[in-house]
Amino acid sequence: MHSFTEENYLKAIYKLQETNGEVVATSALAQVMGVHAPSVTDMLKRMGQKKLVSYQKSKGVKLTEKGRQVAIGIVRNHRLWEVFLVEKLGYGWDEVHDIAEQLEHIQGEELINKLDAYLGFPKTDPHGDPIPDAKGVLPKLKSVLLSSLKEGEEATFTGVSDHSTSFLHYLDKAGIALGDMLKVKSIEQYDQTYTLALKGKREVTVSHKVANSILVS
Amino acid sequence: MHSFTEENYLKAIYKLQETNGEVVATSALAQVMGVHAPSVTDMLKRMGQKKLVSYQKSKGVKLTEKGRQVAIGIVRNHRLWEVFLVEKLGYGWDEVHDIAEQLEHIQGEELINKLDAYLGFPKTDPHGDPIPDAKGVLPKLKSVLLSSLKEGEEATFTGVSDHSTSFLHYLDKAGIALGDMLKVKSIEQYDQTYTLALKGKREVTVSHKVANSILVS
DNA sequence: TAATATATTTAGACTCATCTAATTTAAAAA
DNA sequence: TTTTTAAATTAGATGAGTCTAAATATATTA
Repeated sequence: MHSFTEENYLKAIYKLQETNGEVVATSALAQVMGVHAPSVTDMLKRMGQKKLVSYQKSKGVKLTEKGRQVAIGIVRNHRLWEVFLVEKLGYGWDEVHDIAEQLEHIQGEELINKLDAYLGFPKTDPHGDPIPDAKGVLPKLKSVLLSSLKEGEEATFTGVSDHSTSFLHYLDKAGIALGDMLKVKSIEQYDQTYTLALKGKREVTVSHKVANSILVS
Repeated sequence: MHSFTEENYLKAIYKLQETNGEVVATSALAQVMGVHAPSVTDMLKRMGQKKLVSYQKSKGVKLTEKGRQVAIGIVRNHRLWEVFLVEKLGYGWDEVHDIAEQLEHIQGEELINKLDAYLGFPKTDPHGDPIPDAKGVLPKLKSVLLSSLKEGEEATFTGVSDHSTSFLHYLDKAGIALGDMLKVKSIEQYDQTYTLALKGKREVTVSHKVANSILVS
């Protein structure tokens, strides 16, 4: 139906729209796609003709409704396959991204719905990101950054805002896992370092950078 | 590593070598790949330079050892994913080919080995075709055609030589499933029609064409 | 507002995998 | 062995997705 390249552009535009606002710049897209700007211009022209995006010369690009549907489908595929890799094949949450980048392009509505059922209709992927349902509806999770909590407050670790392997590794090493209850014991005024109490009374001290990459609710 | 197209050519050459002998003709390849002959000539030149095939102008092609390894890897992927689709997702054996054609190109040795382990290291796919192991060794199954059996002989249904959806459908409808014990009750001399006794004393009569597409051992 | 810096697009070229039309090579038949 | 037929290759073109270098818009700052 659509080429892998088109799908990857759609996904990238979708994500940039989520984080950086409605209109996406050529250069931003070039950066995340790992290509040079003129390639993006060319691609956007082609995708504009196919009504996947609405593109105005030198004004940036937005997804059309059609493009948005495709993008959400890719996100759904990606996240469900990640669940499969972790839950069924025993991969770590830090190892599944690249494989899911391939699997997300496998076509077939029935396939992904069967996979969804097989996995028990999970609501989130191994990083806590929400999985769109078969109709493309994305469950809104109302999580906040750990760094927004005050001393004494308590919450459940539900997701990460930094998906890098190195950060996920760090969390593994620090023994902080998705679903853990975290209580803010103290916040160091000088450098915004957070001391957390985890299950079993274990205490961990994390930097502000880390507190800024942890989502809780 | 290799493009999907290259992988599909390698698989096609591999299968043609299995059935039609060592050297594969441009036209045969064009036919199974669904492209025109000049496209094949071009592709074989490129693949020859990459040492995936040994190609001699107007003399046909053979796989190199390197090409053969890649081809067997694809076959391994294809068949393991078929097992997954049938055993885990509940697909029918007649529905999985096209999806597996996509999944077979997913890269990652670790992935396919983990999938293999998850499935319990199956020896055959849902059609009874042998699955190469992690080292690329294909278990030799010594099966024969049902049509080679004589009256009174008995054997287990272990595979099909016709993989078409329509044939698989026919077998489903006739209630003949992989693993069934089949006994040749009688063979009609006039038109080589086979009357078979299945488990539970059920009798089924099948044409010579069907007897020629069923493998037993 | 004018000058400068940055972002974007045009122009022209490359690779991969394909096509059609024309030509050449190999095989089969006379 | 010559002729005819079939198979394979060359030649030239196309579309997708990319590139570099040059030109043009847009934004920023003086």
